[in-house]
Amino acid sequence: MLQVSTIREQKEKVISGLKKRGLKDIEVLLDQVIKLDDSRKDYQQKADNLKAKSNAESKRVGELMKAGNKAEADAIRASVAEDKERIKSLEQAQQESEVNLRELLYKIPNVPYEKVPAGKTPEENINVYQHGEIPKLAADALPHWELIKKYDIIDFDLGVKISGAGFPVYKGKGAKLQRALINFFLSEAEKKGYTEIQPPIVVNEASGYGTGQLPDKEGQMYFINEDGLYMIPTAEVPITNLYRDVMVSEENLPIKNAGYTPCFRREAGSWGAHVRGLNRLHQFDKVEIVQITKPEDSYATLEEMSLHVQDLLEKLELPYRKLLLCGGDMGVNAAMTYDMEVFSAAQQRWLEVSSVSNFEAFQANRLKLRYKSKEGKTQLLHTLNGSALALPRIVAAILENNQTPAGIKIPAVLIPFTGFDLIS
RNA sequence: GGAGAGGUGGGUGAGUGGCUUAAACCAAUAGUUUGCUAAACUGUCGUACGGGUCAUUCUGUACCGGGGGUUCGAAUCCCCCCCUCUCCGCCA
Repeated sequence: MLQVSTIREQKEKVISGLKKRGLKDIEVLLDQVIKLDDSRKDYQQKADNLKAKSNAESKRVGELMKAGNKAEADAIRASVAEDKERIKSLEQAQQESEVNLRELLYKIPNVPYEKVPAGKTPEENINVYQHGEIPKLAADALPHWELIKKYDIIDFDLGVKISGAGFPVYKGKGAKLQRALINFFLSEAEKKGYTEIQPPIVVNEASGYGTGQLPDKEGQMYFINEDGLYMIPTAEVPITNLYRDVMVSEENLPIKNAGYTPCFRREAGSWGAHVRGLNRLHQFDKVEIVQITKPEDSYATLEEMSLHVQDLLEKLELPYRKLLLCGGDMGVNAAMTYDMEVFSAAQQRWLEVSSVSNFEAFQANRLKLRYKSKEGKTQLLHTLNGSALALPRIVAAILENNQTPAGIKIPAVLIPFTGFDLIS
């Protein structure tokens, strides 16, 4: 959620930024915000003045009663009672403006950072870096959905039987590979100074609002109606919400957390081409990294986090490219996002395996996540997160790119975690 | 699932109708003292939204889990809801 003060003070910047997302009629929207905020202030001022008056009068009543001057006290009592009605209607009007204002603000996405290119489609993303050679596979190379059957390591049919489509069952070396990847990712994060968090995988409604999944994207989350809980779509939600309504002391910044969780996504309406095998699932595993920084540090941190992800991919010997997303392809909460895509040799496609974003103060504003600077000024912090990494597409790429006649070669860095070097 | 207790500031915790943004203590912070550290002493120390001010500052309102009610006046009385804890039951 943008701050009204930002919209007021940097209106031109907000407009030109939002235009990069391809939004239209932004000026109208922002003017509505300012107008609602104005009327909110106006109602508050009127109500406050009236309240101040009746507070003073109430005090006076107490004094008069003590002095035994009942007649005068009764007269004031009547006048206070009268003001009460007016106060009530002013408060109601104020509240209405506030609700309308909040709803409007929820609809306005974050302002893209100055480096973010304008654009609406993935084609307009900028390829800022590419690493590794694209492997040339034999003519009979198989896509991962064939390989998992060949080696009997992941079973979708069993998943369908016990749960439904998009809930794979990992077996034998397939299961061990999952465990190895999770441990590898966590231990790499630990080396970079991230504190590991193991959060709950269901969250309450307030947490959904805190990170911006609600009120807009409830359809994407599994909801446990009986207890009012949402299954998390990413560890970002519980981990970032640890800091909801928190005043962080400056010496504790930056906060660096990493956490492994399963992630649950309903993916309603998004099934179609390119969703075979592990490409899109309802449940998958991911290690997420989250940082909370001072505003002036957040863009250096974004680079640091994306380099960490690149380092993981390089250690896994996977060819990848790094995209700077254009305004229209970014999530609504983000101010700047890098996507990492791994090349899947058998599918001949780039697969998104990580998304690293700076949300600036957009989430922190909803979370009320702040710190007090040395000068004693209270300020919103910046939040960032990234996948480091999501497993399914990494598994797909490893299986496809590393297939040999003898079997699937496990990247060297993983062998200490898997305990085997070949899936055969 | 049953029974009970309770939700107050960064923390512990006092406060049962006006003198309470709220005692006290701890933490934090600035200073004094001091070979150093520690200790002691003194001061400061909630948030949000407004108003006047270039600004330090001044000032209004709201906030004691949430919502409603009683009252001229509510942390305090009443109603509803939420949450936490303890005991019993069940159970990984």
